[in-house]
Amino acid sequence: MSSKLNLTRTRILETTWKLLEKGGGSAVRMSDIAKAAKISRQALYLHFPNRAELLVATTRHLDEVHDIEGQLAASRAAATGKDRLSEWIGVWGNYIPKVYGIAKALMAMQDSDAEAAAAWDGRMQAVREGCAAAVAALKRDGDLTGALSEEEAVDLLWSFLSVRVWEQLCVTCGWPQDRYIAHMQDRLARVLMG
Amino acid sequence: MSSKLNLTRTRILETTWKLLEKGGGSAVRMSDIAKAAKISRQALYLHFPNRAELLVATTRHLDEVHDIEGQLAASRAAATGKDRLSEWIGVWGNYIPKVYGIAKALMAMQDSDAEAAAAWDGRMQAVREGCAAAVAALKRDGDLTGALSEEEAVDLLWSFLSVRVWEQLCVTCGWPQDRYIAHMQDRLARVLMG
DNA sequence: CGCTGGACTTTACACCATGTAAAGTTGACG
DNA sequence: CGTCAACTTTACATGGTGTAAAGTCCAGCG
Repeated sequence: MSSKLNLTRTRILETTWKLLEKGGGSAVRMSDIAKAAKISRQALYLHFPNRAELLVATTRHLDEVHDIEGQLAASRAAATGKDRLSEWIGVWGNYIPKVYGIAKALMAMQDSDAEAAAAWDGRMQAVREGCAAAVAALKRDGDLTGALSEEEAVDLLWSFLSVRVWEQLCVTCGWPQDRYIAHMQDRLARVLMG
Repeated sequence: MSSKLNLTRTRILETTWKLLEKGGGSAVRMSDIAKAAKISRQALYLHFPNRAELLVATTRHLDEVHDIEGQLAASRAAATGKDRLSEWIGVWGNYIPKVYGIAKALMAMQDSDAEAAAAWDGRMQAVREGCAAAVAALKRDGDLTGALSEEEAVDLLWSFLSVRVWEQLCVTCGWPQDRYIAHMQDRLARVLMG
């Protein structure tokens, strides 16, 4: 039936991902993707109505491939709030480099394309929920600092764990990934506790 | 002589600033600026070779208007390293909302325009130097945490004080400016000390 | 065998913002 | 009166996105 269709579709998604991963981000055009996927540029529009939806579909495809849900479930099993925070930083922090290419392209479209903005916003809300869960666990243990309300703590954690901060530390400053994770786990605990 | 020329030039710069401040950022086109400045679109190109240079010139104009150098000099007078960090966060943190419009437009061009990227990078290096000075003062007092090298501390402070983090907290999360400053002063001290 | 429908190609074009080019207008100043 | 600078007007090239439509190729089916 549509097996051939789905084959082409997944080939497009994989190609888009690979291209965005090395290609930097917004420099990747529809024609580049088409060429790399070995179809005509117009055929792309048979599968995806526009660039924004192609990028969004690629992120969803990545989520499936990396089983992000499963990893999140594991982090929820941590005993203490502090452990849970650490686990969460590990899971999300290590996922960032994998989505960075698409994230960059999607973020670059945010000002011009409302649809792309909404899509990226939705994904970031999911990350925020992860932050909220970690903060709630900290609070339950009585470990949340008195200097911040629970919501402020979530805002702060969410902002410090953003793709942009990762980008600045790991791309601009050249930090290796494991240093990023280790320092974030260590320093963000200090931001939220005591 | 060129007084009329400079009059038009500053009118363009002021207009660009105002437009970017309310207009969000990259949605502001050359024709919008021309119309608001009451000259033809082509006349813009008589004063600035391209969009990137117009934006960069606008940031420089803002620096002059706000006497950023003078404010920085004041922050250097702080006695302790901790005070200096606090002053620095105050000066830069309160400057961010004023440059946010231009910053956003300039950051949006980073992927496509190498010149814009270099210009923005240069300005961010200046901010980094402010961070480095604060960290050095902390270290001199023996207050810098042992968990971070001096360079890592600068990287971290610089990243956490980035425009993007401000944007997420004050625009996306809706924090008032004074809350941003207060929490940053308080929490970043904890990140870098002890 | 011939028809139909789906996947894809090819060609062509509208749109939109940036930037280039060049001829024409206006006003001040010597 | 002439000329120079600032500015306008008109026109056009470029590059990427997205639309439109005609044509090719092939599998499955009556």
